[in-house]
Amino acid sequence: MQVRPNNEQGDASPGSRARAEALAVGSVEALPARRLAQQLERGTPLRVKLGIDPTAPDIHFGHTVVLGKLRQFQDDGHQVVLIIGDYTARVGDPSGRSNQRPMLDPETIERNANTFQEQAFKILDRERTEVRFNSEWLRMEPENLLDLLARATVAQLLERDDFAKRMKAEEPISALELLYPLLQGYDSVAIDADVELGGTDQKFNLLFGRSIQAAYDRPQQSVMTMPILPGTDGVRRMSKSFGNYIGVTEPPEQMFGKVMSVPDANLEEYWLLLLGEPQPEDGPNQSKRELGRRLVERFHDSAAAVEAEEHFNRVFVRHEAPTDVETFSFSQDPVHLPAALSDAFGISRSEARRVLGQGGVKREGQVLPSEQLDYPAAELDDHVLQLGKRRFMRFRFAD
RNA sequence: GGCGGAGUGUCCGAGUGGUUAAAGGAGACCGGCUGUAAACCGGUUGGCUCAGCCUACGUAGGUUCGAAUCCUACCUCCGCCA
Repeated sequence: MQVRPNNEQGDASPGSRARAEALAVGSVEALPARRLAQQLERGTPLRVKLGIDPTAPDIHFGHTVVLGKLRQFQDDGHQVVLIIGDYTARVGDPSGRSNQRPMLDPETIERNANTFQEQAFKILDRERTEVRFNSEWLRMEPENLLDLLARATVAQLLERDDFAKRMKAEEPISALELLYPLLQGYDSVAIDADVELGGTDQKFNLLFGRSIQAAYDRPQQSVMTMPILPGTDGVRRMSKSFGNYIGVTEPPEQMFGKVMSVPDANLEEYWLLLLGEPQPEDGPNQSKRELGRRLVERFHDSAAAVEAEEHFNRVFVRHEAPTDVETFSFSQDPVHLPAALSDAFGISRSEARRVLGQGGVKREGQVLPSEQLDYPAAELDDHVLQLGKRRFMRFRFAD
């Protein structure tokens, strides 16, 4: 592991150092120190790696922090290698929990990988992106896999802080999880990575990749960690499984609305991580609105941004129905309201009754009484029913 | 292979024969206040043909007037020893 095929010592020119510094803006760490400047000294484009397991199809704002940094590398003339972890996803990455995730079938992975790529290109430059699937090299002969396993020690793997904690807490660590860094590290060997990016939570894996590269007598990559974006709850990291994410393909109104629901305390972070600018000094409401507009603009367009804000004002400030309410057709007469609400909004009938009992159902802005459960069709036909604050549906009688 | 421990509602977690649809918390939802922020206040939170009924405490059986609680088998997970 002491092999140093390329000289890690040596000085970089001031120019390279300046460029390395510029590339590191906004990152948490760039390791080892000065390594990136040295790599830049070569004068040839670097191969910058990002690995993603396509367990969910959607890219959310959390991903865009790292993707934005990749884009910066591209704009500087470097080559991005996007690795889709189709192999690792198929095996079923157990990361974190004791309950193993259901294995994903190949079709789902394929589909996720495709939509994921498409969405990634909303940020990345397609021309300077090489997309690779890691099954290409990880689906290897057992002898080769064993050879890979022989190149790392258990002690190295257990160094990981996270594992130590979980051992102590008597939480399970699957063997696969333990080996995961090896597989990820091998990705770096396979694609000759010069730089690997990831969130701060990836620090161990990224650095482990360096060890693996060295074990294969390859030049070692440098690593750069990016801050983790908190979710809309302001507490946990943004993640699909926590339901606190904003997806890059969400419709403008929804995107804007979710941005508005981010706690004030996280605004500064959102500005820096998503726009790369400090939050303006014009009050939380204003700067949050601007953040929302700019993000909608980025992922849709400026007209959509204006409309999204108008929608927000209409529905949540003035408490009016949105302009484009979906239509729900019903054919019963009289209508049993709990049943209709259940069908229209996808909730259970019991829940519909409860909400109704709490004054949470309105017809054209008027609260419907909880006692009345049945209505003549004519009294609902062509009326907008509202469930809670944000769910609307236009009822239409169709026989 | 041996020994020990555990599986409860969306999640965490109490409950060891009887007002238990199951304490408490988190989350979520509704209402109030408001900037769809936070904080705060009140309410709800299995389903249904809803003053009643049905289904629920890993799975399948059994004991009992009555079980999440006792018994048997099985499944899954964790730890210790080898």
